[in-house]
Amino acid sequence: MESNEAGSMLRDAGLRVTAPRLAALEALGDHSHATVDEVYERVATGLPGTSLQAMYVVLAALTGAGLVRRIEPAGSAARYELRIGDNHHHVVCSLCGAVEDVDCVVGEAPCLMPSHTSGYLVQTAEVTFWGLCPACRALETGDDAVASVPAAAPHDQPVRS
Amino acid sequence: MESNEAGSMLRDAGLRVTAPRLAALEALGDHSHATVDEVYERVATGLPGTSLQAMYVVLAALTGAGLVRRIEPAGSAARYELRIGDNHHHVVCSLCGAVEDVDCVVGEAPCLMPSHTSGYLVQTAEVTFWGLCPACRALETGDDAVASVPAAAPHDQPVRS
DNA sequence: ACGTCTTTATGAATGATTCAAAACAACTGA
DNA sequence: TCAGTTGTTTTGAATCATTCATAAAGACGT
Repeated sequence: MESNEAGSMLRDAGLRVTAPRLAALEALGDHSHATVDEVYERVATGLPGTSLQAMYVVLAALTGAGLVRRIEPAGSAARYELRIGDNHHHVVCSLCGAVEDVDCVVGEAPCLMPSHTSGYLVQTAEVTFWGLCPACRALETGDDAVASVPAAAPHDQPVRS
Repeated sequence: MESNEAGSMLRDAGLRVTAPRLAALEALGDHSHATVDEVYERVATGLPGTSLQAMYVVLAALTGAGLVRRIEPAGSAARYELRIGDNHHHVVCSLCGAVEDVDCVVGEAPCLMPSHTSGYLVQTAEVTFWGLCPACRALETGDDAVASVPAAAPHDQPVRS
């Protein structure tokens, strides 16, 4: 028996092993940070008869079971990824919306302990970096037209807070 | 002439001074982290005939001009705040969605310089802390029922990355 | 193989946000 | 002060991502 990893991942998480779920996991393995729609399209090629709504349900189940992480960058649809439990953050391009992993962070990361939390019991921290992806950078410098920012999400917070 | 601060803020930003804009700024001054809908309701009381869509336009203009910051916590509608340019982050309650400011961060914040950025030109960093607000904390401990989490957004990233 | 309970398929509904065109009002110069 | 120009708001409808409801299908334990 080969490539049964995904199957046991599901079983271990208390979920039944179904074709749509296996396909979704595989799709995310190939193409991380995919939107529901992207996962659906990939799954649908090898598994006709699948519906977009099914993918919503599947991904919600996988997320709930902790097999998949859901990120939701401002101004874009939700995206899913397989890498979980390894403390990484994201860079997203403010022009095209591309997302990459960032293997954060140096040492103890004192700045991720907020100074005072207004009585909140802080459980998790989420860091998103915004900037220009290599492709969009090239465009900006190539045609040095002042490239009006095509609206992704407003950011006014300088790096290194 | 008094209380013309907002007026000159607008003018200085190259925007015309209009009643809806002044009202929106005032509403945000009273109640930060408000959704478009909340701003609209507050504005509508003193300025009947205002429409929700107008608030969308107004807030977009203010955001574009840098007078207002838009935040978009996963799982909730966009929220707006007046505090800008002062490098602060947010704690949001994963149960009720309440948002508070966090006057981050200690010193140089080395962790907000990602180790390698895959060629991205990083411009801004955004930090969101997730946890339980005082009220929801009380509920959790009060009735020690295992309080099923009412779904706000999935988080699996431990604090101090 | 059987029955039960989870999961998927299908279709419709909701909520937040945006678009388009026409009415309106703020600033400019006369 | 007045009219023109142009930026804003109004109104109504459309779009997108996501969720809900019901019934059919499938996975797993016996």
